[in-house]
Amino acid sequence: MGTSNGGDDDDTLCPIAHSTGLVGDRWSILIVRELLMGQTRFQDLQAQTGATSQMLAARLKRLEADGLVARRAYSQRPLRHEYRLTPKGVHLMPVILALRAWGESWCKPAGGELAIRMFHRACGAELDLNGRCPACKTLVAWTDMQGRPTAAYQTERARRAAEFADHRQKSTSPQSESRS
Amino acid sequence: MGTSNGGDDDDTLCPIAHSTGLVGDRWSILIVRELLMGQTRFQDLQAQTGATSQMLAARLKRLEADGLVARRAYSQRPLRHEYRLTPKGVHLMPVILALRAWGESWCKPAGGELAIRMFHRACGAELDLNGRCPACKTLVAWTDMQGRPTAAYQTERARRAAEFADHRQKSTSPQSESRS
DNA sequence: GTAGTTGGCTATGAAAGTCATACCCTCGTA
DNA sequence: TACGAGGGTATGACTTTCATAGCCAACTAC
Repeated sequence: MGTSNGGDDDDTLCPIAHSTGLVGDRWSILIVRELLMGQTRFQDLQAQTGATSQMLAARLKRLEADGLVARRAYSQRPLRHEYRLTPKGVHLMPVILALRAWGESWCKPAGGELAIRMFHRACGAELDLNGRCPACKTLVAWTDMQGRPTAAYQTERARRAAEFADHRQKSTSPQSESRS
Repeated sequence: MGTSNGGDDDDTLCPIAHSTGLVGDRWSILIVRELLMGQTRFQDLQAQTGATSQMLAARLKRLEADGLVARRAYSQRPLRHEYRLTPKGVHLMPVILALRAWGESWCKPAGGELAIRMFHRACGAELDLNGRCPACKTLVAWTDMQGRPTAAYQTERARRAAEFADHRQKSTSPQSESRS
């Protein structure tokens, strides 16, 4: 109970060792990203992260055990669950924003397009990657920001969802639409 | 060759997928933490992160290939190297700071002591976990902060270094100083 | 001048994690 | 009655990581 991973990070004062014990892997981070973007369903998480269903199930289980994610039934009769971040999970936003800024600044193919544009809730101006508002001349706290995906990124996500649906369909009906 | 990991993250606009492709694992993050704290030597990195020598060697190799770390000989005749962050690596500071803030806020055993205290370079006041200066009433950029480890954390690190040295000694000289 | 020591790794098998693929169960509905 | 959607689990191959051991090239102490 409580933390459920192997790392015995309780014998250190270092907060980073503690953090990475809970979200120190690629899949957890991508899942948190999706949840922060508002996805709540297993399928959508799977489609957008690219994780296998096992990985996703295992990580969600761990994130739930660690108190970052809450699972709730959104339908009783066909029993279906949705996944949402708890406050503890939501407060990972600054980590995600920092990874975003770094990724946009140092990992993109050069002059590439942003995936998400961030705006200052107070004045509506678009923020730079450091979270600075050019209008107000201040650093903006993450709670005062609002993000909006660019058209290109929305397209990419829609494509991913469609491909995933396709893929699923193919595996359930082995023999069919391979017609020229 | 630039990026050397398996993840084919080049087909997405998402900067977080790119970032986690390079630093999306526990060991890389802990290594970057140590390098940011000023450690440069293999042994020290190993002692403070707790990684095995293979893991450390492999990760340093990958971090170097990805341009986050530069390896330089600090001695020619006994050929010895030191590891330092490149600008690309140094700019992961905000990620580390965000993980720190989250870890201190949500993962510590309750009312625990900080590992590092952060100060505003401009006025010397101690910052809160969100990077806000109580004196200046502003958010402070990471470039304007200075960290200082607390006594307890320094002690912990010294202990870890000593234990690691011990451990090494024992494995090279199997029979000796087991004296009370 | 040789026996240990120090720093920085490699080698080896066992253990754990991850993957692709397949399958399952419960409903709703056509 | 039979899809098909949603949310998973089961299986066996493949890959990564681990603990432990060893290696090599300077030095340094005797």
